[in-house]
Amino acid sequence: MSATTETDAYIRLFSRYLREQGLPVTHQREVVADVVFSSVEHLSVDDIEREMRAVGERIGKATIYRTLDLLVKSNLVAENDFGEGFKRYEHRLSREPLHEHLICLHCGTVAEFHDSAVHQIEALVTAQHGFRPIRHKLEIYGLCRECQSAGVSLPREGLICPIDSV
Amino acid sequence: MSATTETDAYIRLFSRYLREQGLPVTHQREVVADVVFSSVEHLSVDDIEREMRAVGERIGKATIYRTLDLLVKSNLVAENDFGEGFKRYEHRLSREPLHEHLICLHCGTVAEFHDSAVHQIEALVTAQHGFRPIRHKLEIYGLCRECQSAGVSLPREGLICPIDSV
DNA sequence: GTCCATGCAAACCTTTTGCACTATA
DNA sequence: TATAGTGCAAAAGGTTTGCATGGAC
Repeated sequence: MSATTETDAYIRLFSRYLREQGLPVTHQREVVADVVFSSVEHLSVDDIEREMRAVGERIGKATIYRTLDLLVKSNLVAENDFGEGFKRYEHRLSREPLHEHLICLHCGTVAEFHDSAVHQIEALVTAQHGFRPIRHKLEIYGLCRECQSAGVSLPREGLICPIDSV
Repeated sequence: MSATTETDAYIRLFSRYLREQGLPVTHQREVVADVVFSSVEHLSVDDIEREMRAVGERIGKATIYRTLDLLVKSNLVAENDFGEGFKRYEHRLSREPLHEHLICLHCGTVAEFHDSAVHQIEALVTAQHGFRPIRHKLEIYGLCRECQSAGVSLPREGLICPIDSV
């Protein structure tokens, strides 16, 4: 952790945010921020805890959750829910600020992409509905290249086209 | 409930699915299906339970969950997670089979839309990544027309553009 | 010295599961 | 009658909270 000057700059940004809010900059908060800013993955709380222990830090889960709340509020970190039953966190620095996700249903790998057409759709649709957009989320679930090569296939179940067979 | 012949047809479709799977068609399953197929809303389990009690049916939560699993497996019902901490269910009959959601962050109202450009994006992006798409989800969060008229505004917090201020 | 954060454990909330009993086919 | 479903309550799993202690400023 904290290998790069980049990561250090991000941690300083978080510290600045905390001071602006009149909140103490604690060791625990710096450690959580360090782990999150040092990774390009979409980390679960367990991932974060594991990484901390690997570097000899032992911080309570409650503190991790509370710090993640602050990181999300600061806009430095984004919270994701890929339907796994828990949340994942990714920092928003040094990556496309607005991006969408490709999620492999077999191995769980998450890839990112950006397509400006998404914003065009958002602008068009929300204008039609008189809706004021704040954020959006486009997730494509399927099989990544590697899982396809490995011969993985997901079973199909249920009625194929129910609406046609009434 | 069960007011329309349409709803009855949907329930029959579910019964057919159950028989095909060699599963019993029970009263409880018919009641849950009736509630879900009779509504155009995105129902939570609590919504479903409340609706049942309103018509004098008292069915255990476990049975509701188990029946919803079957409805989802049959492809007759879709499961949604709008980040509220619980799931919502919508039937897929007599509505656009593939649609996206507009979710109001203030009142929770969910509207639907369809835009074929989403599929074009999906096709393009997945081809680029060698990814085999199975399903996708596009959700736009913001303020609906009514909440805007009512003067609702959501506070902005955090750093505005962190990446520029390192 | 004043606040606020931390850590632990308990609480929370939705969803799942085990088990004795009941209903479907 | 065999097999599977139901209901209840307990368990599970991620996340939040209360409270006594400790640390930041």
